[in-house]
This record gives sequence, C-alpha cells and structure tokens, in this order.
Amino acid sequence: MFSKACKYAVKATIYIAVQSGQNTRTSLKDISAKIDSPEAFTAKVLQVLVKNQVIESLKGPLGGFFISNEAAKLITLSHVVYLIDGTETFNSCGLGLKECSECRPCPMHHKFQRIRSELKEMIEKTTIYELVLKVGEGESFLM
Amino acid sequence: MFSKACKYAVKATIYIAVQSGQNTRTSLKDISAKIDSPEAFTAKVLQVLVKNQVIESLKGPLGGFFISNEAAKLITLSHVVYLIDGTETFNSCGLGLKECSECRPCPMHHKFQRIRSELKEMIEKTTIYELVLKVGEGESFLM
DNA sequence: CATATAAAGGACAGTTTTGTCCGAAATTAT
DNA sequence: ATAATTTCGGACAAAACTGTCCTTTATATG
Repeated sequence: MFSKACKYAVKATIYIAVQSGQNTRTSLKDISAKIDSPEAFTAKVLQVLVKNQVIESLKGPLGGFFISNEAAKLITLSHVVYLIDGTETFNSCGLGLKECSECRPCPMHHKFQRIRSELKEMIEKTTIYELVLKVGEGESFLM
Repeated sequence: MFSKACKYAVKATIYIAVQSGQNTRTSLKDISAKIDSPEAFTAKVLQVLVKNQVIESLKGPLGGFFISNEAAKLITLSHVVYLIDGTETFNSCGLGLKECSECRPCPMHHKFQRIRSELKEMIEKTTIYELVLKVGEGESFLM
C-alpha cells in the first residue's frame, strides 16, 4: 500500500512531533531507534521532508529534527504520503489502464474507486497532530 | 496498490475468460495485445496462474489459455491478487509495525483497518465472471 | 514421421527500491 | 580557534521488480 520509505516518513514525523511537544529536538539516532528503521535510509527520507518544509532541522550538537504543534495540526498524512510515494496510487487506474474514467472504466473501476476515495479522504483529513495525541496518551505505538 | 505483475494477471484472466466464453483458447500474443502488456513478462505471470489452477493452458497449435465460465464464477479477484502479490498488503500493519492489533495499534490502525477491510472484502467477493460480463457487454475495457 | 505452433522454463539485463558508507557543512561548547 | 556533534549530500551496494531472449517441451496437422 505505502512504500517502506513512506512508512518510515510517517512514523518519523509523528515521533518528531511527539518529542517537539516537549520542546526538544530529536536526533536521527533517536528517531530510528524509536520507530525501528534503518538509520541512514531514514536520514534520506527525512531530508525530503525537510526540503519540503514538512519538518525542520538543525545541525550540530543540540541539533535534530523538529515540528511545532501548530505545524502538526496543519500537516496531514497525505502531505507526507504524496511527497514520498507520489499521487499515482490514489489517482491512476487500479488495473493500470492509461485512461480509466466513468465514461470508459476498467472492470474494477466502480468498486475500486469508491474504496480508494475513502482512503484518499482519510489521509487527506487526518492530521499528524491527531496521531501524535494517540501516541502521547499511550493509546498507540510506533514500533 | 497492486504490482504491475498483478494488474497484468487480473486483466489477462478476465480477457481469457471473455474469450473462453466463445469456447476458444487464447494465445499469449493475443492476450498481451489486448491488455497492452509486455508479452514475455505476461507469460511468466500466467505460468503462476496455470500452476495454481486459476487458468488452464495447452501447448501446440490450437493451444493457448482457457478458463471455463464455471471456474470464472468461482474464482475471485483475491485469488489472483494473493497469488501474485501475496497477502501482506491486506493483513500487515499499514505503517509496518511488526505487531499491530486492536490491543496494541499503530496510530493509523482504526481508520486504516476499516477501509482496508472494505478493499479486502471487495476483492474477495468480486468474481472474475462478474467482470467478464461487464467487458462482454462493452461496459468496461481492458486497455 | 516431419513440421509448425504455442506454452514452459532458464538465464540474463534493466530499473526501481531499499539500504550503507563516508566526507562535507553547520552548529555548539570548551 | 578547536573539538565534538549532528544533519546534508554524494557515491555506492544489495535486493526486488520488471522485462527480454532463447531453448525445450508438448500438441496438432499434413
């Protein structure tokens, strides 16, 4: 469904936001330990998020990654997913037809489209902050 | 969502079933032309379907691939999808947690699980025959 | 039996995804 | 300034996925 890179990105973003709530920057090392991901690979993914201003970073001692509560309330799952995996999974034909629409659908179109719209709506409406709260309250886990 | 191999497999199975309705075997060449897929790669995918008795094949002139209407009524999208892509997409955690359940969920669990169950149910309940009818009636297309 | 046809199967190549390593650049503290 | 720390960025490597080519095997027909 989502690529590994994307799963790492989502979990990392959530974890960074949890830590940022305590106003502390989070190091790559800490992140990859807490979300159980390969450190160097996670670094690459986070660089994309930083470049696209989903999260912030600072080099040096006391450096690390950061995302404010305000930002976490504005950023949704879809922001991260679309950045890392692109939008094809959510917009192109489920069976790979070059053109697939109501007018000229693939045989799976109607059933598939309905479900995928729900998935799309879910990631577009779910904010990182919502997920942070669950982790913060110990209701949910990142590894 | 689905791999290319899986998309080819589904489209090929449907096309073979459409043709089998006229009681004619379908050649690989014909299949890959009609579903717009690379011939040799499609061959590999079809071999898996044959080995697992989703479709039948016969070598030689007048040879080709075949699936009876009766079989097409029993075989669902999930048969093909699980064979080619495996079940991980439909059973494992959306964020890649090794263990993820109601008791110990990832932050996306509840929202994700609901939608994925619908997707799972859809592919498990949709028969190939249903899709064949749509293509047969010119309502749906394979390329 | 000889020949033609079509799937089966093995080997291999290209591409994408995933993952690692290491030096460069920036920041903090001494 | 110097040293220590941490992200950034480039190069590279491994694995998975996609795709091709060619030989072998099975079947039908003359």
